[in-house]
This record gives sequence, structure tokens and C-alpha cells, in this order.
Amino acid sequence: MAAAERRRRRKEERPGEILEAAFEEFARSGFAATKLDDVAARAGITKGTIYLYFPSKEDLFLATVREMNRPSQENLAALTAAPQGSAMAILRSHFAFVYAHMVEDRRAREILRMLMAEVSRFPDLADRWRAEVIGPAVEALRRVVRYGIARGEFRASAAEEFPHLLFAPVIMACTWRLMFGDDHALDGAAYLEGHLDLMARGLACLPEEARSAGE
Amino acid sequence: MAAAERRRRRKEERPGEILEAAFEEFARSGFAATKLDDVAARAGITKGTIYLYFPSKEDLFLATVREMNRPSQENLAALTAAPQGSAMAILRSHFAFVYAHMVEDRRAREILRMLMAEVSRFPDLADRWRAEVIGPAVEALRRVVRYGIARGEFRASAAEEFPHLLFAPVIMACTWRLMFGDDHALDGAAYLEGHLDLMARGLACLPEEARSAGE
DNA sequence: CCTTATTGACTGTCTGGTCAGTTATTAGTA
DNA sequence: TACTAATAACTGACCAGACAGTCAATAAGG
Repeated sequence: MAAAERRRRRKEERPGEILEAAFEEFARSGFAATKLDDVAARAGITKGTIYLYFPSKEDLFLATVREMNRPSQENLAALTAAPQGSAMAILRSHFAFVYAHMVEDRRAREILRMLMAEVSRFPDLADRWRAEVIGPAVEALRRVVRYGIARGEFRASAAEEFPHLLFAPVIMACTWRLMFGDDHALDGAAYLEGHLDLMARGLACLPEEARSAGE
Repeated sequence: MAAAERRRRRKEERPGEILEAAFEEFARSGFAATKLDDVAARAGITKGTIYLYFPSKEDLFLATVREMNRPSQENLAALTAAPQGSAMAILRSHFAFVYAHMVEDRRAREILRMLMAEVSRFPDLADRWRAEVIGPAVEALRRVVRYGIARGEFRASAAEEFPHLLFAPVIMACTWRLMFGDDHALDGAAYLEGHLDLMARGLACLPEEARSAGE
């Protein structure tokens, strides 16, 4: 019975194991240069077994990206909650979270790389990612900025139309690390603090404005 | 003689034509998925001819990236000139230039894509790019920030340690456009203005600081 | 008729995808 | 318990097509 259990469990765990191995190989070599024999070897099986669970290399790639995206989609929910307290405090905790889960986490960075590298081969991947992950994230940021303006805490600025500007240092840190490796990573607490500091100053009302607005 | 001239010119122009065609194909499909037959067809020749000028596919790729990088290296010179006038004015004209030559110019964006996608296959490419293009650019930015601080125009901020923070919106715009296509591009004058506005506020001394500093 | 740039047919290799066969396990039977 | 059949998971040898790289033949110029 224990053996039966183990055997049944294999079937349930195989797809996940294959996706895990595929992610590593795709991230390292890109779609075209990744060999399914290598994916199989990394998963401790043979190529034939992959085809028991995925109909083709393309499907395996799509499944890999979707699987790796799942966490960010779930995390997004927290962001859409009704804001309360200081807008800047919300932004602070938001970006602390984003740095931990996007800059520090290698997997998230590698997804960025894979998407960027393969958009021309898989055009709908980027569209989907924008619609399901990035678009809502931008909207959530925009709501925080508007909330801050309504509260008299922030001035009206381009950050309302382009929340991307606030998010940009995250992308910068991701890109930097993707290109130059962990050894030359420029992030860490100091970078995050610098980002928050510049953002706070950039968004804030000038003292006299704040006074006249009644904060 | 006119025909001889034409024939001799072919030999001089071939490498450039091949590099041009190779750039388009590599940018579209990445290194592994690019077929030399396609490169040749785009250049109006056959595959054999490519091998008269480049010893292998890898060398062709390296030559392509180097060729495409040349303009940015040359442009960099302007940045290292001794600064004068308002630091913010320098930053304004600098970023106007960078947007025109990095965000609007498709070729520069595609280089970013290619480097990011192929770093694992060509590790020294990224190192070289950092040493010759990015590193000096960061240094130049840092000098402008220091100049602004020395002038009493800017406060001391993380932008001195991480000029990347100032540059980040450019990378964001590049990445956005690379991933989602020209149709969804978020740049244009409004984005640049927003970037400059947030940056100006983020860097500037507060009015009372400025007053006491004596500007 | 020599030189030189170019061709295009050819080769060897590599890899996505297939499938007949092997192994491990369970169920049934006596 | 011993033997057999059925089944599910997996294997690994194989194929077909694609593609980097080669080179003898060709054509164009002088």
C-alpha cells in the first residue's frame, strides 16, 4: 500500500517536477536552445515521459510560464484592498514587498527575461501577462497615488497618469541583476531606501502647499 | 572602371549589409532560432557568402552586437564634458537625448533584448557592455548629481550612490515597449515630462534648505 | 584566361517527436 | 501462498527534418 501510494504520488508530482526542470533550462538557455533531453535529465526521467504530460515543447514552455506566474497573481489581491492610513506608508510597504518578491526572487526575474526574449515567438504570452498581472498592478498603484492626492498628502503629478514612473526602479534593479549577475546586483536595503526617499520627495506637496491644503 | 568600382564596393559593403540583416533576424528570433539562410536571404545573398566574411554564427552575432553598440559609445563623449549652468538643465537635455536615442530608436531597444536574452550564452558580452557603455554612463550621471549638490541646487540623496534611480524610467519605457509592442508604448513627451518633474522634485532642496544654502 | 566574389548542392550532426517494449504494481484465481 | 493477467508509468532506440558549415563549380570583370 505504501508502494502503491508512492507510485500514485509520482503521477501527481511528475508534471510539477517537469515544470520545475523546464523552468531552469528555459531560463538558462531560452526556448530554442533548450533541449528536452536536458529537461528530462534534470527531472530524473527520459524525454518520452515528458510527452506523457505535455503535448509539445511549446505547450511545455507556456505551461512553465503560467505556473511561475501564479504567485504574483495571488499576491496582487493584497494590493487591491481599500487603502487606509498614510499613502506613503502604503507605498513603503508595497515596495518592500515587491522588492522581496520580484528583485530578490530569482524566479520572478527569470520570467521577465523569458517573456522579453520570447515575445515574438509567443505573442499572446505578453498580452496575457499585461492583462492579468501588470495592468492590474499599475491600476492598484494609481489608486494609491489618487488616494494620496485626495488626502492632501501628494501633489498632482505625472505619477497619476504614469504609475510606471514609481515602479521603474524595480524594473531597473531586475534588469541590472539579470544582465550583470548577482555579483553586481545594485539592490539591497540602501537601494530600496533611496527609491522610497526620492519617490516621497517627488510626490509630496511642498510644505506651503501642504499647509494650505490642510493636512 | 565603373563596374570595377561597383565590384570593389560590394566587397566593402558586404559586411555591413550582412550585419544589418543579421541584426534584424537576431532581434526577431534570438540567437538559437535565427537561421543563417534567412540572414543571407535578407541580405540578398546566399549562406556561403556569409562565411566569406564571418567565421561562424557566433562571431556574426558578436560582431552584430558590437556594431549596433557603436553609436551609444560615441554619444557618451558628450556626456562627460565639464558641466556648467543649472544641474537640472543638464539632466533635462541629457534625458531628452537619451529618450530620443534609446526609447524611440528601435535598434537600441532590441540590443537590450538581445543582451538580456543571450547573456548566459555570451557571458563576456554583458561584462563588456557594462564596462564600456553602462558603467561610464552611470558615472557621468553621478557627476552631474554631485555637481548639483556642490552647487546647492540638489540635496544629498541616494541618487549620488545610485544614479540608476534617475535612469530607471528610461529602462522602464524600453522594457515596456519591448514587451508590449509599439502600440502600447507609454512614452512620448508626457512620460518624459513626468519623469523630469518627479526627478526635479525628488532631487531639489526644500525651499528653506535652498534659502539657507544660499542659492 | 586569370582572378575573385559568389553560389548552391552536399554533409554531418543535432533534436523534437514517436512508439514498441520493459518494469513495477495490483487484482483475480485457485 | 503461488501463479497469471491486466494495467499504468516509464523507457530508449529510432526517425525525419532542419540547419551550421564546406567546397568544387560558376560567373563576372579585366
